[in-house]
Amino acid sequence: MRKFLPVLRTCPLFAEVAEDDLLRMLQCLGARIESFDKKYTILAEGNPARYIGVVLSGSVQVVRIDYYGNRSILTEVGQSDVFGEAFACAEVQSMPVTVIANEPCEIMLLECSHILHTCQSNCGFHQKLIFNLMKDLATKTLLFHQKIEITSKRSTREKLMTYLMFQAKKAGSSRFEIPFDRQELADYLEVDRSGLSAEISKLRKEGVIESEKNTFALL
Amino acid sequence: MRKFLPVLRTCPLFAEVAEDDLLRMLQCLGARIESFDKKYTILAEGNPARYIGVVLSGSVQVVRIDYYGNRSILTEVGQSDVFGEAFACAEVQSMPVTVIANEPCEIMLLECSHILHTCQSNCGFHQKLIFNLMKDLATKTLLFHQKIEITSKRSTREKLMTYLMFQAKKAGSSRFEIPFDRQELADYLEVDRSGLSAEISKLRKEGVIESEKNTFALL
DNA sequence: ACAAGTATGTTGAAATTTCAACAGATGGAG
DNA sequence: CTCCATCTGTTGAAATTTCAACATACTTGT
Repeated sequence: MRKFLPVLRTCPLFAEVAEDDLLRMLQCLGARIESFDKKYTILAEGNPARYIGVVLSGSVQVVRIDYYGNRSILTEVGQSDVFGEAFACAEVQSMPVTVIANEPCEIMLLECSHILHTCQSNCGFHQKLIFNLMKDLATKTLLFHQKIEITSKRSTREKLMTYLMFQAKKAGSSRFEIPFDRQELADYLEVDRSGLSAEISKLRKEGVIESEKNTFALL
Repeated sequence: MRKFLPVLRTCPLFAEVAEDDLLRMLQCLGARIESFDKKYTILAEGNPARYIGVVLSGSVQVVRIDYYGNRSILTEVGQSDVFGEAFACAEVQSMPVTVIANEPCEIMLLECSHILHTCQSNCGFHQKLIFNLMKDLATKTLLFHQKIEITSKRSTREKLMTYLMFQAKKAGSSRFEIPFDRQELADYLEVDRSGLSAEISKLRKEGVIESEKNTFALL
């Protein structure tokens, strides 16, 4: 656990928690750390939503797969970020999504009930954690607004361009990398992969963007 | 203010706040109540995100209008529910959406900074409000997941059916009313209105649904 | 270096959506 | 009751997306 302190201190969930308190707190929260190989399912749709996951290393994807096997990618969650918190905090009976390791990763799982319901020893950190959770959920809501703004566009081209503009803004540069391969990008934008590839080629020919693999540039 | 106590007590934001404390608390939060006519803009895109709105009567819509004038409806917010909280809590500089009165309504506006940052008098209710906000944001996140599940479907028919199934589940009955007219439903599902009308007709002819105005039934 | 598996780009056909235009239905105001 | 504005449903044409199939490029493990 101790070796992850540098990551944990950058985790917004633990913002303003004194380092001394952190380890004790995690103990109290029933924290446990697990490693997952790429593509491994960390939290499965349908299971009870008890855990908040903290990405210590690597990254995970929150996805939903429908009857027909179509995958929809909701978010990509990277190091020191958190997943599953909305379902655990809302205390839903079953997870509506699946969380999958996007690469080999180390994950810390917290029992959310231990955060929500003050323990007997009445640890002082609950209030701070709840505040941090609130902040985190507000931020996540913004990300969903973003995703909806992107996918509400009616054409593949507009979805792609809107996505790329958000990424450029986030990177603070007109040249940037995206965290998705083509199929994943299609599953995030909710469009057909081959159509997406065609659109990227077209935009490139028109001189609107440059791209090579996962690196894009807006011109 | 006092006349709204019955509504305020059912508002999840004030759950477990003693009625005696409520009025004092609202005072401390700089609460003010305003009335709006139908279609009036309550919070405008681009403005600073300082306020949490509480719907005391009537209902409002959270919408985004893009360059081309295409409207996208994000959510409909009814009595005793809250809006704007995600932006205010995340302390974004400017609102990414617009909130519009869906019908004549009475709205209570709270200064979010007064909730987030404990006041000098160190009122005891901050912790409770923050907990309630956290719960609310978690629930709102679920609603966004739902909206994304709906709009991620590739055809108008599937979007509509997925939406109707959620509504049926919510109503606890296969017959239910929806809060949208045709154009609004199209703007929520992110599809073309005329195509939506055509699809509804088709589903009716096929005997999959019954519908008249805003009342639908799944068969 | 090779083979096998995966990812990407390309294409054309089929299905679907969007768009524009209009007609009938509905609802309010006077 | 009538008029006017709005809403809803219908249609056909144009644009777009999806789908399936395939060729090429890239990766990975051996």
